[in-house]
Amino acid sequence: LLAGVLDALSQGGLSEEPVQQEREAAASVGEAAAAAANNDGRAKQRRSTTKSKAKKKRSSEEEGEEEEDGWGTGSEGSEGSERSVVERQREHPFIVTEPGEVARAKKNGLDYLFHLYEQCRHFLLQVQSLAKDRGDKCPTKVTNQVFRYAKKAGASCINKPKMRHYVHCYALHCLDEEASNALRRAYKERGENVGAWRQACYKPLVAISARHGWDIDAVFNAHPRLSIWYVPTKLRQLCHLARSNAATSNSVLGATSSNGFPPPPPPPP
Amino acid sequence: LLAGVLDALSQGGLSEEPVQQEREAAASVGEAAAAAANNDGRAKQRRSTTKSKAKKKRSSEEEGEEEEDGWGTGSEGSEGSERSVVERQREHPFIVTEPGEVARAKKNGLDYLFHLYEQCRHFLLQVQSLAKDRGDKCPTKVTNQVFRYAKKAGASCINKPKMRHYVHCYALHCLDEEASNALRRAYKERGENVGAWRQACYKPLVAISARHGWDIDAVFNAHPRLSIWYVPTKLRQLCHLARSNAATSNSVLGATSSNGFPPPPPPPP
DNA sequence: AGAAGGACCAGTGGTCCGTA
DNA sequence: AGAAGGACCAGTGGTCCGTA
Repeated sequence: LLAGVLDALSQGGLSEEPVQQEREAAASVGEAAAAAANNDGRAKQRRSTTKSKAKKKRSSEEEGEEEEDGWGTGSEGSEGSERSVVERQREHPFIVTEPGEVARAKKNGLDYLFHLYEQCRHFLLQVQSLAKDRGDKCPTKVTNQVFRYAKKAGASCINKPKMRHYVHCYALHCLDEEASNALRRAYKERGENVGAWRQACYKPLVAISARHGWDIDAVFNAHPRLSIWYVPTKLRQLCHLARSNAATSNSVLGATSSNGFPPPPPPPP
Repeated sequence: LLAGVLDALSQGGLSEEPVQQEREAAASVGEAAAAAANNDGRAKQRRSTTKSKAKKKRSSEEEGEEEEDGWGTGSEGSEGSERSVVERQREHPFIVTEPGEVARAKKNGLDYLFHLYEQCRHFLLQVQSLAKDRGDKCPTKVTNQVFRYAKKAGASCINKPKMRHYVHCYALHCLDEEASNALRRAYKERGENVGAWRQACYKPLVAISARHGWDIDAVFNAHPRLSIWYVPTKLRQLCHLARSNAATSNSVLGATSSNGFPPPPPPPP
C-alpha cells in the first residue's frame, strides 16, 4: 500500500539505476562466495582513516525536483555553494513525527525510519533467493552480508549501526502499532527528541514480553517481519531484569502469576 | 537406552569429577559473558606454538581398570614406560566397526563416534539452559561456545575439527540407520579405512535430499538430533551439484520429476 | 547539546596443515 | 600411508567514539 509510494519517493531522482546496481550487487555476492571457497583471500589492509574520502559525485544529471520532497536522503550537497570541497555527507537526523507526517527542513520522519526496515527485509529476501540458487548457506536474519548487498545495490541510506540502533522501535511498531502511534504522538506533542522517544520504546516491549513468559526471542520470532532481526542486547537485558524483579515480588507476596505462564524461578545470584 | 551405558564407559575411570567440572565450566561461561558485557577484553596474545605443552597429569589416583575397556579415550599414557617425556597424546583413531562392535587395540569404533555427537547435544542443552537463566542469547546449534564448555567440563575427547569432519556420517546414522548400518558392514567387510567409509556416506545423503526437493537444510532441521548441527559445506555442495545435474537431464529428456517435488530451475551459469 | 555511521574488536565458523 | 586436532584466518555481530 503506502510502502510502494515510499519506495519510489525514497529513491530521490535516480530513475532506473537501482535495478542495474542490484544486478551488480548480486554479481559481487558471487565473487565473495567464490573467493571464500578458494583460498585467495590475500591482502588484509586495515585502518585507512583518510579523512578526505571524496565521495565521487553521482552522475545523475536531473536535479530539478530534488530536495524538499519530504524524504530527503541528504545524499547530494546542492545547498549553499557546492559545500567546501566535497564534505562528508550524512543522512538527515530523525525527528519524532506522527504517523503519516512528513518531516521537513532537513529532517527525516519515523515513517521513513520504519520504511528502511522494510527495505532491509527486501534486500534479505534477494540475498536469500540468490543463496538458494547458488546452493550457498541461506541467512535467516539481516546479517553483514545483507548490509553489504544493500550498499552495493545503491541503498546508501542503510547502514548497520543505524538499523541496530532503532530495531526495538521498529519492533514496537510491528507488535503493537496502536501503542507505537500513541507514543509517537505523545513524544511529538511534548517536543521530545528522538533519543527520548527511542528510550521510551523499551517499556511497552518489556510489557509485551511479560505476557509471553518473558521470552522476547519468542516474541520476535513469532512475527514474520520482526523475526529477521536480532533481538537487541539492551532489550534482552531489560526483559531479563524485569523478569527477575517480577519473580522476586511474586515470591515475596506469595502470589501466583496471573499472566497464564508459571512464574520462572529467579535466576541464580 | 544404550547411550546411558556408553556415557558411563566413555568417562574412563574418572568417577565423580565430571560433575564438578561442569560446575566450573558453567561458571567460566558466566565470566566470559561478563567480560564481553564490560569492555575489559584486553590482552590479545596469539601464536604460542610451544611444542612442549606439558599436559598436566590428572590427579585421579585410581588407575585400576584403565585401558582395554573398549572405549579407550587414549588420555593417559600408562603404556610402555611413561612415554618419552610427556608426549602429545591423542585419541585413538577410528576404524570401521559394525553396529555394536567394540574396537580393540588402540582404536575407537563408530558407535563411540556417534556417541560423541550425543554428548555434544547434551552439552548444548546445558549451555542453552544456562543462557536462558542468565537472559543471554541462546544458541540453537553446536557453536564454539559449546565446544569450549565441553572442554572445560572435562570432555577432552571432543573437539571442533573432529566433530565437523564426521557430521555427515552422523547425519546418515540419524536419518536412515538401516542404510548407515549396512554401509558400515559393507566397508568393514571390504577392509576399507575410515576415510573411505566417510566418503561413502555422502551419496545416500544426497539421495535423501533429492527426495526432499534437494533441500538438505530442511532435511537437517526436520530431525531433532540433527538440527543442532551445521550442514557441512561439502555435503551442501554435493546436493547442489546433483540438483543441477538432475535438472539438466530432466530438461534434456523432457521428463517430469517423479519425486513429488517440481524440478527446480537449473541455477544460472 | 543530539545524532549518524566509519571503523574497530572479540569471539565465530570453517578447515588447513604441521604433527604423531 | 591415514588420521587427529591445534591453530589459523576471513568475515560476523556488536557498538564505540571521532565526526559533523
